[in-house]
Amino acid sequence: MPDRISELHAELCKTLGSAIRIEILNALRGGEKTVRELSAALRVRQPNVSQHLAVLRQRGVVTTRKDGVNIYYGISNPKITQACELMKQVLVEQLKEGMELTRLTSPARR
Amino acid sequence: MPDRISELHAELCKTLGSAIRIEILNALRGGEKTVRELSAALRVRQPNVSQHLAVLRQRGVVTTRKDGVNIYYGISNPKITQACELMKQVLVEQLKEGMELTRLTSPARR
DNA sequence: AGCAGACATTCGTATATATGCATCTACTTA
DNA sequence: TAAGTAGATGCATATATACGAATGTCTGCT
Repeated sequence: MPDRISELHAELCKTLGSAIRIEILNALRGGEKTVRELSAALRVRQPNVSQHLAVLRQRGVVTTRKDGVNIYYGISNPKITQACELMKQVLVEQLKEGMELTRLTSPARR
Repeated sequence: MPDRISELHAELCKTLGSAIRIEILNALRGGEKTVRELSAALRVRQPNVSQHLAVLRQRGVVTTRKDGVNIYYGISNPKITQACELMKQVLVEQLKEGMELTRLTSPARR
């Protein structure tokens, strides 16, 4: 019986639970970018990028700014970047410990 | 065309993308707990808790320690907690800015 | 050995998510 | 106002995830 905060928290995490969206965020660390630029940089079709951006937007992870014909997307809160950075560190540490192997063999018993 | 690191990163995020799992992690901040304790604390059926724990285990988010009949679960890396804390802060800031409303009306144009 | 308690796993079903393709809309500029 | 371009949306399908109910597996005790 999860409470509201946990649900929002989970939604936020779920929002980051896509490799493409992670790469979008990584790309946006260097500053605002348009959909085209992202599409080109990640080599992902434009409608697909658009949809992922829509998800990120809905959760308030990215913001939009119109400039002429283009729409520039940016990261809404630097803490998002920080959180991602921490998680990446966790990953790195796991890899160092050879978790890559353990991942497949760890069901606690049997 | 997402790379391997981004995929692992996304998997880690996806792992946190469940309200129940978030609450499990919150509960584990106070120290190790058994499946029963978690099941009781969250008011979620045991097999369900077990499944979520299995997911967390696979991704190396939690660790297990057997003690007699019980299996104690704990958070494997304090950085996980830190990352969660950051994300919760993002949530709080969003709520303060009235994002709760904007979430429903933000499709950038139309 | 047999039983009971603590976890794990399997299966079926309901629901969500991702993607490609085609299409549509809204600006901007000529 | 017509054209062109950036971006969004709808639809269909494939795939993944969540949960309940039932069942399986250890382990410790008597």
